[in-house]
Amino acid sequence: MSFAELGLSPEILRAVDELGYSEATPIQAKAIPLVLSGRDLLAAAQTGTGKTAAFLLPILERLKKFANPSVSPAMHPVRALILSPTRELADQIGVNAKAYTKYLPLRSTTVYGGMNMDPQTAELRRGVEIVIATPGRLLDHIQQKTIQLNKVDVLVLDEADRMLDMGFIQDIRKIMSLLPKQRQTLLFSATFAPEIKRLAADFMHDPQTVEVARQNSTNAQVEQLVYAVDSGRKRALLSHLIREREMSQVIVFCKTKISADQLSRDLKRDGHAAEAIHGDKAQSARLETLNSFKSGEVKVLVATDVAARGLDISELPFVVNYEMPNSPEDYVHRIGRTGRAGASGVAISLMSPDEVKQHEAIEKLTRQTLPPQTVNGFERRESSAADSGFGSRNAGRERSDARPAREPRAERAERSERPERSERPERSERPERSERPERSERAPRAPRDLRDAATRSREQRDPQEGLKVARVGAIGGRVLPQRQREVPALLLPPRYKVNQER
DNA sequence: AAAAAAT
Repeated sequence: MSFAELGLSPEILRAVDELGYSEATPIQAKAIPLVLSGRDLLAAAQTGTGKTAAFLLPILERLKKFANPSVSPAMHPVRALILSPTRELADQIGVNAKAYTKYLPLRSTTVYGGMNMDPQTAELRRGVEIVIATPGRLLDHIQQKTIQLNKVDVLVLDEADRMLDMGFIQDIRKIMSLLPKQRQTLLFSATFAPEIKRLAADFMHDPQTVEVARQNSTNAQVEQLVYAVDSGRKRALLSHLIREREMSQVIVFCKTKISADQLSRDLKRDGHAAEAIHGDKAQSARLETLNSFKSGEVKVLVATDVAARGLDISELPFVVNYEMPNSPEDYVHRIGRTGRAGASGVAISLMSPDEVKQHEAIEKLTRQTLPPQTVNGFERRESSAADSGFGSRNAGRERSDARPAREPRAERAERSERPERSERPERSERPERSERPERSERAPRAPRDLRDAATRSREQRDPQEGLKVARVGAIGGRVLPQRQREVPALLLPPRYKVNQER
């Protein structure tokens, strides 16, 4: 299906065309008409499916009627709000938005932490129709009264499951409760944990569901390999693989910031152009590293899960799990960095004896067997850990230089009737976090005073004036916090790791 | 048990 057939305007089609896109991806073909119709959308879309354009393009089409460069900034209220879990993803969406609005007088800006607030505030004051934000900084702007959200028509929650995992759910709920009720909500998520469904039930109106790939599935284009190796030999094996497989570009995932730093140092010593990216790096360094990786200057990007989701590095051929991820969902996201947009990719996981549990969880979630193999010269020798680790289950399954040996499709399909997660007992709610009890007290706060000094002085002369503007001050013209008080469940802390086994 | 995100 071509973009032209999807009912997009010439200005948008021209920008899309210049970026080299002609055919819409499946998610785009399904989502664009739906978003154009104004309905709420619940989309199960993996990364690399063209998700960003699937929501940006129809949003631009819907906002086109507001595109008028000649009116004053006050006439450019925020019409579309896009929330992203990480700063890098927000940045990418921002870059896309700028590209797609090339021929439309619609303005967009990106708002996230780690950067000075002032330039963001200045941008917002100039008037923008589209804001892409991370939750924390957005709430900061709301609190500082440097952003008004009372004219938001469309809200997008990108990577909603990620936001959940990161404990943003309260922030998201809070932001959503501050938006006009009359709006369109688009929710994108790779997996649908119960908490996501609840969020949808609470804040969306009769959403249409669009699913592109099976939930929790991995991309068939990605060849997945698991190498059993002693933990002490991982670095040597990685160096070997980078050379032997002639990896021109690879993201290597670590579990911690410290091990990411350590590994990038070691790899540099081994002569690889490596650089680490994680949340303890300054935002500027993160962007810089990402850019030099995209440009090819850095060949090995050693990353924590900050880079696991959403990063769009075109034609990335290799992903290595240097350490198995803590949650199997992260595995899906990590290897989703390769094999994007139809290209093929290879995902290699290095599994030490103490990581067998993670490996099992991955096989279970993705409903496939990933038999551990060994690489010549890197066979494991650790005995004690191996007995408790690699032991019985994988005995006889290891092979040298064997093919990945994926299970035949039919067999995999058969097993898909396995018991669902709902069988597990419900977790009890966590107690309110003691360090921030002010959250629930703060929530039902008074409407914000958005008035300028001139208005305030007018109010002093005419008390009626104050009543008029006070209504405008309440976001969306409504005093929503009252409602929250009646629904205390909304303020409960998130239940962490809904998907995690055990 | 860790990472991310507001400072």
